[in-house]
Amino acid sequence: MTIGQLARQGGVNVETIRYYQRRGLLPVPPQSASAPSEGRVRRYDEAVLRRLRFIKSAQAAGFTLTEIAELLELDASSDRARARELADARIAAIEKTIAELDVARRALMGLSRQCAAADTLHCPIIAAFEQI
Amino acid sequence: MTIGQLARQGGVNVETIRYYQRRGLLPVPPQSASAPSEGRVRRYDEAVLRRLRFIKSAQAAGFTLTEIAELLELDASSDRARARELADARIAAIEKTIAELDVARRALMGLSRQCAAADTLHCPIIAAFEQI
DNA sequence: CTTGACTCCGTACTATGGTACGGAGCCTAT
DNA sequence: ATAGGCTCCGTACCATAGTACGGAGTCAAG
Repeated sequence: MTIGQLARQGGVNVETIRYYQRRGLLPVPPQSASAPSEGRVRRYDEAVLRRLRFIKSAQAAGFTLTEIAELLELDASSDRARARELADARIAAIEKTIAELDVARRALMGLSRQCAAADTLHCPIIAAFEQI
Repeated sequence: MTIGQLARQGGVNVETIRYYQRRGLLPVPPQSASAPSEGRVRRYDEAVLRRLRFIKSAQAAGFTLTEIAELLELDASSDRARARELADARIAAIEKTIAELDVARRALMGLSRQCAAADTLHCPIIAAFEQI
């Protein structure tokens, strides 16, 4: 597939793919193909799409692009210890984030409830976060 | 208290406070005080510290500084509907984020388990995210 | 009354993760 | 064979959230 098709399949911008290529996260396939008619345009296969989707998932998990680059290298290597180290560190970070978000959620729910009550003059927004 | 003391109490950098002042998130108190000896240095009170802590909490809840500026204005006003709107939107976003993080957490736990198993050649990192 | 720490302020720079632009060349359908 | 889209590539620009710097002034303690 072409870069535009890859971008659409992956749900990203063409420019984003180029950016990932510049950062070494995605390969830059050769322009010269076996058939002579496929001259100057780079073609991408399913493996690249999977890689792109992985990047998006890892990003959603909170990894930075720099960390994702390392993960992609590790995927090809056999450094199980390092891979586990990164995974465990991220799991701990995710659990911490979830806990923090849950506290924030509770505060906001209290705020929303206050705002819904017709008898309050206004919502004490700053006060709603006081216990965090 | 001085800006340095405020920064330490709030767990931020002095420069961050100045940045928040430039963005209108924190007040810039007058330099001229009642006593003549307190000439040219700005002094901050507990209310500013609470405001600073609120900013940090709201940030942890995923609000941007622009949204936080609006929240701070709303706190002083009586626009309960708008405040509730912002709170509810953020609650929904937080719940979505938590759900995504939980999926990522599961994927990473699977990866970590694989890496711990002595019988696998290497951890299939990309594959671990395949279902996300 | 000086020394060292702190404050003030403007401006510039940083990192992260992209997005936009523009001229060239290529590709496909009519 | 030509018009319109795409692609290629480098370079520049963007938003967000700060951090750094440097010179001048101020403050408190010895």
